[in-house]
Amino acid sequence: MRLKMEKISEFTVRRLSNYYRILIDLEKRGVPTVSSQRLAELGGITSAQVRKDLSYFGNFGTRGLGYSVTELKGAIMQILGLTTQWTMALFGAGSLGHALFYHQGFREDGFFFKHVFDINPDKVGTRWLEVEIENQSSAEDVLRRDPVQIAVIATPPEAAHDIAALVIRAGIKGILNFAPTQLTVPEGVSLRNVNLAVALESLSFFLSM
Amino acid sequence: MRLKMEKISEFTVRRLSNYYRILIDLEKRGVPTVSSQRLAELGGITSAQVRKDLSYFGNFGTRGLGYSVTELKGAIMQILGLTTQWTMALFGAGSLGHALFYHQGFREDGFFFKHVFDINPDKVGTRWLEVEIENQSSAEDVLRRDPVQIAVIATPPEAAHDIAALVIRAGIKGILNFAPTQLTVPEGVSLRNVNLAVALESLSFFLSM
DNA sequence: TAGATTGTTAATCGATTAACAATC
DNA sequence: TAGATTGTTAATCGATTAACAATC
Repeated sequence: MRLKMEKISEFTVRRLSNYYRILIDLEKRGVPTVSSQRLAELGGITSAQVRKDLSYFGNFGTRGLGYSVTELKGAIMQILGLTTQWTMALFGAGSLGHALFYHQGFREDGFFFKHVFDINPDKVGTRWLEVEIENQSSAEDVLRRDPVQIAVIATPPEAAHDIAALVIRAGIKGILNFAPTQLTVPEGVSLRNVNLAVALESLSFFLSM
Repeated sequence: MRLKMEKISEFTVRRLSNYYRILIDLEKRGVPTVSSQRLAELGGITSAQVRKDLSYFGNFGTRGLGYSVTELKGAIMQILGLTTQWTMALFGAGSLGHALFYHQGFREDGFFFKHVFDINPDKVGTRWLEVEIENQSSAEDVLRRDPVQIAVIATPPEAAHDIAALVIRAGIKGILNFAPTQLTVPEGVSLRNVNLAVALESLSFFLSM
C-alpha cells in the first residue's frame, strides 16, 4: 500500500483525512483539478505541507497542472484504507453511542456497526436499525463467533478498562475510545482517543486569557 | 491569570486537560500528593513534559515531595478557566446534539447549554430538560437578547458556515464545531474542530499497514 | 516556448527530553 | 543530614516551511 517506507506521523494522516473531505467536496462541485496551493488554502495550511504529505506515498500530481481531483481522492482513499468495509462493535447504547451509530459520515466512509452492547437490561433486545442490542456480558463470546475489526467505546469511564481488555482478548486490533480515561494497549493494537471535554476546556483556556 | 507571558501551545493546554482529569481521579481515591513521575506514568508521557507544562504557569510543587493533588487540581482549574460557569448555545438538535446536550462531563466542568436551535419545525417547541428548542431563524435575535459565550455546531456541514457567520455577528467569541467542514473565523474568535471521522480514518490507516 | 506547479532537499522552527543545580 | 523531586536550561528530535531544479 505505502510506496515509501518512512514512518508516517499521525499529523500527516489527520491532514490526509482533511484533504479527502475537501476533495469529495471539489468533486461534487465538478472541479476537475486542484493545485497544492488551492488545496492548502481550503485546508488552512501551506502548499509545501500538502506536497510534502502526499510525497510520502507517491507522485500524484502533474507539474504545471496540479492534481486530478478524482484521482487524488481515489489515491487517498486507498492510502487511508477506505476502499475496504470496516466492521465495528459499539459498547454503550447511551446517547453518545446512539449518535455514533447513526452518524452518516461513518457509513459513507465504509465503517459499519455490526454489534451494539450495553449492560442495561431495558435496552438489551431492542433494535437500532437492523442491529439488536446485546448484553455486554456476552460480548466476548459474540465477538469470537462473529469478529469485527474495530471496537468503539462509548461507556462511562469506569467501564472502559474492562471493555478494552475484553476486546483485546477477543483479538480486536483497533479501538476508538470516547470514555475520558487513559487506556493502555499492547503492541499491535491501535488506540485513538476522542475526548469531548478536551476541546471545550481548550476553548475555555483561550477565552479566559 | 497566567503568570509568565510565553505563548502557550495547544499541545500544552490539551495535556493540562488530561492532568486535570487524572488529578480528579487521584483526589477521589484519596491520594494526597503526586510526583511529576507518577503523573507522567498515568498520562502516558514523560515527567519532564509534566514539569515543563506546569512551569509555564507557576511553581506548584515542593522539591523532594511533589505536588499536592488538591492544590494542583485547583490551580489547573484556574488556568483552564473552569472556575467560572460557561454558557453555550447548541445548533442542531439531532442525535449528536442530543448526546452533547446530555453529556455529563460538560455540566461537571461548568459548561451549560442555555439555548438549543434547530430548523426542524417538529422539534421546535419541544423541551430538553428545562431548555425549549428554538427556531434557528430566530437564533441571532435570541443570542443578542440573551448572549452566551460559546456556540456548539452539531449540524450537517452545509449549514455550518452560515451558523458560524451568525454567531460571530451576535458577538460570540468561542466556537466548537462538530460539522466536518472547514470554518474560518476572524481574529479574536477561537475555533475548535472535532471531527469524528478523522479519528476513525486514522485508525483505518494504521490498521491497513 | 513560457508559465505554472510539482517533488524534494535544505533551512527553520517549535516541541520534547535529558540533565542537573536548587532545595524541600 | 541524605534522599527525593522540582524548576529550568541546554540538547535533541521531529515537524513545518522555503526554495528551487525538474518538467508538464
